[in-house]
Amino acid sequence: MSPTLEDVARIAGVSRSTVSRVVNNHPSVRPEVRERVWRAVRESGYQPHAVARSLVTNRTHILGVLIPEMVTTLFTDPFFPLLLRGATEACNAHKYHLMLSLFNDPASRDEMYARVLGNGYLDGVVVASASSSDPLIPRLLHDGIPFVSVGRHPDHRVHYVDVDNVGGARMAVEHLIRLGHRRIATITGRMDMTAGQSRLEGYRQTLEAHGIPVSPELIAEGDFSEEGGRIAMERLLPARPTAVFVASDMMAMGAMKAIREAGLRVPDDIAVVGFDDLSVASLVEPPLTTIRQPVGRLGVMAVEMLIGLLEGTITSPQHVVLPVQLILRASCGSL
Amino acid sequence: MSPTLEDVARIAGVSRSTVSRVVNNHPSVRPEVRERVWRAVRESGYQPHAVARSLVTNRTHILGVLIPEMVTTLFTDPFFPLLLRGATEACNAHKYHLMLSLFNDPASRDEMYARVLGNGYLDGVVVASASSSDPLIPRLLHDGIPFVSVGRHPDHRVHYVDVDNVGGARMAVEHLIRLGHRRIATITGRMDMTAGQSRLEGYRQTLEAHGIPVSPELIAEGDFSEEGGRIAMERLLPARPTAVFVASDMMAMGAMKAIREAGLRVPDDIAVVGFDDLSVASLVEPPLTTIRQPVGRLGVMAVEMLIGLLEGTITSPQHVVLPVQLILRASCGSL
DNA sequence: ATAGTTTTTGAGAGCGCTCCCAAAAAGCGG
DNA sequence: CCGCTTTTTGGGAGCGCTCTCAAAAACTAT
Repeated sequence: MSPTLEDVARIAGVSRSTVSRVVNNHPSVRPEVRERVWRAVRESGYQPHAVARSLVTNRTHILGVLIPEMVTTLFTDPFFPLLLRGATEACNAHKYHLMLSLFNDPASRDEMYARVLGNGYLDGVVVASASSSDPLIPRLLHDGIPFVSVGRHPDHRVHYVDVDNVGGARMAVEHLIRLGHRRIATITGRMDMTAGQSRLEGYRQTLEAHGIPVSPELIAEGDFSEEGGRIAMERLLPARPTAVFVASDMMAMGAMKAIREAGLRVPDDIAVVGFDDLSVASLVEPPLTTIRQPVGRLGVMAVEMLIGLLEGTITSPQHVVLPVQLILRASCGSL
Repeated sequence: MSPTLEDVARIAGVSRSTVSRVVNNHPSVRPEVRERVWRAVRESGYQPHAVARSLVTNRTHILGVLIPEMVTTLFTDPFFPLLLRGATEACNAHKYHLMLSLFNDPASRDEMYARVLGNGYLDGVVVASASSSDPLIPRLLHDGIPFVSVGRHPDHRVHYVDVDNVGGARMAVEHLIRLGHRRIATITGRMDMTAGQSRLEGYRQTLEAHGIPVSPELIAEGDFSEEGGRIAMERLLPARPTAVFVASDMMAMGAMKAIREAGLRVPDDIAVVGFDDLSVASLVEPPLTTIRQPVGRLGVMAVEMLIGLLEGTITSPQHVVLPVQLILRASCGSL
């Protein structure tokens, strides 16, 4: 068995309490004793037993990342990987651990919730809930569990980090207008997701700001999938847009396919701008102009905000919106 | 505070021990008492305190997934996401939790190792170590930590799951030979990764099996990146291959770009087969023929093997190799 | 009904740690 | 060198649970 405090104490010739104090950097230990204890710690290879410690401190230093079911299908797109990576790095940096929970089975949600959140393993959670109607957030709020949402949430008590979806859409459409386009269509994301809503909102705002009427025939709802993008584009073609702002790169792939299949060319006949900057965006022909989001930062910020919450350095509700970036490539016709 | 065993005991009018027995399904409790206790549990909303339980049972039901640094850069490719997804699902199914650790900073590896593995939070780990020279596995072996490796490992004591890289490469090259190709080049992966080694091995074996000489001028080493694939292809072009087996889809993207830039056409001048079946494979022009791996299954199997190890149902070293699948698309010229 | 057997129950210890409190040691002024 | 304050140290309790063991209760057979 691995050595305990008591073992170290025996080696150093002091009491359990003193070793505890040394290990936790409490001030009142004579330097000479402190040194002796550290030697004993090294000699015995002592590592504090986190579980025992947690039992008394009521803190595990484990943070949960909850990903509700509907989005796990999107797991192949790099959003969650990058988010996780950022979150993990932030955890490492602050000496926290990260527990990953995918709420994949809707049937067992309640059981999952109880198992993940009720057993005392988690100090707090980061919720990557794409859907604005997800019941998870109200529940966390009700249960008083410290959490940070990745993605804007209407309830002002919710701490969240998000990317500037409205601003990104605005940049994209603004760019198309600058290139002289007036008949600008859009393929929206899922309208039950805040990202979908915001990106449409940005599209609307920009047209209005330029006095261009927002026409329903130039708006088609997609579902963030390639297939959805293709179908939406087919519905838009009769309206003869000269440009289209697609709310995700995946859908943009489908849209470009539909455009090609209709015998039209990108960007000559229809300019295309996407959103996300997936790796595929730079790999296709023509390379896709798109909006890049700082997804890794999002993960870092979420974790740091959560830690701030847990350690009491943050008290009032925090709402952080990170800037996005227009990546110019050939598909918009500006190159 | 949430109710404890003692609270439930008081409500049910029995002792702490009896409640413990009921909650843990120990047999010797009178049915009538058992019922009364369950009622008290429901009434109080009791949830066992996992940390307290762990302290005495010495089991946390938390499994770690360790991803060593060098591969975190590859985190944007869907391998790790899919692996994680499979692993998480298997954990859910067996009522385990999953802790994610990226060993991203080489400098702090030792500190990370101690922090993640030494504190008693983990019952065992799944190691996704792509590199065969990674010091992590010998260390886990030495420390006697239960673990399963994702990816073959030379030490026979290591339990592992892997996809059939050799077989996949063989299927790819076999297919090209069947299409009449004789001058078949290959772009290898990183040769310090077992996947890279095995895929080259499969290439070699197949050529030899068909009596085709393995020529060094038809072999170029890549690094699994798009750029690496492009450079490797440029080096291969002077040897005038009619087909190329590329050890990853990402490199295949680069290779196709190099082929295009040389004024040649895929598949007419050079047939291309990739490996991985990334989503981009089906999105490019021409769509890429490739080898699909059951990555999700890999995650599931790894976790289940680890749980088997922990619960004593598995004792002898297990080596599982999952079959892969040839996905025919246009880039090999067979469509 | 009684003694013996089996089943069910409760009390106690202890997992490894932190934290409080009181005792011991050290420092200090006269 | 003594009484004082201040610092340092050790012992005890307790976090919520499991598990052993012995006592109590419930049966069984006579």
